Amino acid sequence: MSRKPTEQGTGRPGIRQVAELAGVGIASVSRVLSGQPGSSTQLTERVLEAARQLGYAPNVLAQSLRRRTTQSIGFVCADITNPLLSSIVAGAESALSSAGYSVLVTNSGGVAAYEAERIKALLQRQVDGLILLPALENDPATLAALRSATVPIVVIDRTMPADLGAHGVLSDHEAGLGEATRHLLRLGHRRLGLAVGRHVRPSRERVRGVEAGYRALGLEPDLMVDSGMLSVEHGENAMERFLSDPRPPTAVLLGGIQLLEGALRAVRRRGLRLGDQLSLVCCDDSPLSRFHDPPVSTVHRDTALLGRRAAETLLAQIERPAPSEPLVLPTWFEARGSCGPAPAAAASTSVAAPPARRRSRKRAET
Amino acid sequence: MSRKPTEQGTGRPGIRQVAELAGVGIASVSRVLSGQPGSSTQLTERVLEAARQLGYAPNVLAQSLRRRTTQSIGFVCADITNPLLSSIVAGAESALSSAGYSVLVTNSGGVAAYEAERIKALLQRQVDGLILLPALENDPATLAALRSATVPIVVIDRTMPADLGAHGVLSDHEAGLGEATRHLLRLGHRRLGLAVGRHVRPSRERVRGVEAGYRALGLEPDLMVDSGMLSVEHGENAMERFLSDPRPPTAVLLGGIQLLEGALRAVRRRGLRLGDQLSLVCCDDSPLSRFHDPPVSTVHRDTALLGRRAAETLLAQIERPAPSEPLVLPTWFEARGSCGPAPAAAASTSVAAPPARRRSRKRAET
DNA sequence: TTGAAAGCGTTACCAC
DNA sequence: GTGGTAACGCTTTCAA
Repeated sequence: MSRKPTEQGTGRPGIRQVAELAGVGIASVSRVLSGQPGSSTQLTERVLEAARQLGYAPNVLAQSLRRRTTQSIGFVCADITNPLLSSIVAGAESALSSAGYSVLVTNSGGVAAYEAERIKALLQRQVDGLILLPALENDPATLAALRSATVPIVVIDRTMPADLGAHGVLSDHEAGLGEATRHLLRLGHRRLGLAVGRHVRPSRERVRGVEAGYRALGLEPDLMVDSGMLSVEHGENAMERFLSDPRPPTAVLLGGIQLLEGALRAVRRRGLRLGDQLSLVCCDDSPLSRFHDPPVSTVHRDTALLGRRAAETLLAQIERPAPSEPLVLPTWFEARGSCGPAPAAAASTSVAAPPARRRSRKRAET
Repeated sequence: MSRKPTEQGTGRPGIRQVAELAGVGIASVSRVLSGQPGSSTQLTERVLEAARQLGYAPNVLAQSLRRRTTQSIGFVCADITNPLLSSIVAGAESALSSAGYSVLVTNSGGVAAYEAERIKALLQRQVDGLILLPALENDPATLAALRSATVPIVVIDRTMPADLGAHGVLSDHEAGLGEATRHLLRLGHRRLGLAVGRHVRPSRERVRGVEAGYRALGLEPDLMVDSGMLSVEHGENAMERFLSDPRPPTAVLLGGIQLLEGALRAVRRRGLRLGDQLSLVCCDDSPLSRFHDPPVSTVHRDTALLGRRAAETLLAQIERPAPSEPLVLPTWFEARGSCGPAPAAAASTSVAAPPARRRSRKRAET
């Protein structure tokens, strides 16, 4: 050894320091510490002891550069602030970090331009995979960024162009809304309002679910759809629009929890009693839905599971890439007090009345 | 060139490919692409063109290894699922990624053992700094992990041992609870209930705030404190405990949004009318608080700002480490319908009555 | 102004 | 079994 390369004055100890202290070769240290077989117990122990003594921790950056895998994945999310999304993120993070992966989270705030940038940045950081919960399904910049990826991609609740080769983990929104719709129809409602987002799979599915619900009971859909940006304001506006229609729906379905507060505001302003004068269903549960008086009927799903499945799908694809069918997770309807018989219609249709619900509010005071 | 090292069959182009295509040295490519001055326009253009043509994107891993900075930070959070925390994360993420940093988020789920592990993992990934929102303030494993860090640490809303050298970004919980308390006292309440978490700064501060509120009006604190794990169940149990006390408080303060749903459950079960028979204040706003009937009085704070300030503090410390005073952000009280005059007490004390609130519910029906 | 070469801290291939 | 040593893909002296 004619020349010591790195004197490593301060700074954390490197693998060389360990090797030196243990009096072994640097390669042996690497072998022992990364748990590869084929080292004598002798050597193994000396290395371990030296590492412990120096408080050595490997530099993952260098490992990743060499091993060509970073054990990290990127999670691109439109809005972590949304409790639904954050629970998806949490579900995924938990599964991923149990598997030894780190998660790089980026919050695009729904701005498509950012989204593409963040995706590129993650790719340059050499993430081993990507989980996406994008605002849009067809933003050209985002798609371009994704196309340049060579790592597996899992998309949650979105349908991206097939040529991306992305793997899907989806919620079966159609089923839940079908259930909800049939419930409402059996209560005698005939005209429904539905507020949804724009240009994303869940919105399309929800519309289809409601229409399917009508057809399942042999009825022709009589549906007002309002699509917007899924905000509190959107909720309020949509509800206003529904209620001021010449032929207003007697029941409204909200395709997103962000709509609830605004919608309730409009309902309250009009002094309408939910479950009586107007029935309401909201997609995804929340404390507000559970605790509102009356509680708001809900189309449920397990969001943490959605995140976990996305993580598992990604890990499987990282391990062994292969084409895959989208994974579809269930959605189910829970009737609560916000749904009641249609106001003026005493079940005059041929459809069977629903099993009597436990509510029995005096409907006086109107 | 006697030997071509990397033939780079497939895989993404490296800096060498760019250099070769541009017919320049590898160092020049580096210089041009990282925007260093001192390259002829000639060369610059050829490099840029070649890079564009190959779709070259630098490998951040290699850059980081060489530059000894990863432009990434770690965010350790007890529970992203909590809307408050997720909005803090979002605030920080936004500031950090604008500054070109990536954020590694880990969700400890409040399990201290995980927390320490995740911190170590982040450190091995050579993050340039750490933002912490830990479950506990004094977990030995977590502290040990943190002590081994050589990068700046910012702690949000926690007081960690001083020898850590961590920088603090805090909320002034004491002020908000003082305000709330004075409001309640002026309404004639004399005995208050306070539910808080365990062993964390916000809880201590909240207790102090309430006590200070009493003293500010020349009163001796008459306070029931219930500390627990800040869950829905905790909220329910605490409220039950308060209400079944031989001398029950006439107003309750909840030190955390997670408590609200449970507390309201207990209130409803007892058939108590908020703002009449019982007054209620909750720390941090939520749709449920805003939309409850009556709306729940709230101690507000700007959580996104908290995250942003944490990020800014960290960036400043990364840039130029220096001792710092904790940054304290404001908290303020908003009275809503859930607070009313103390039931049996007709302001018989010397304290001035509050400015009449606009509520005027008929308090019959009891 | 430009380029060769020496690392950054690892891993993995080869000889010994 | 063990230990050189050549990469991994980049940045940064240092000479030219």
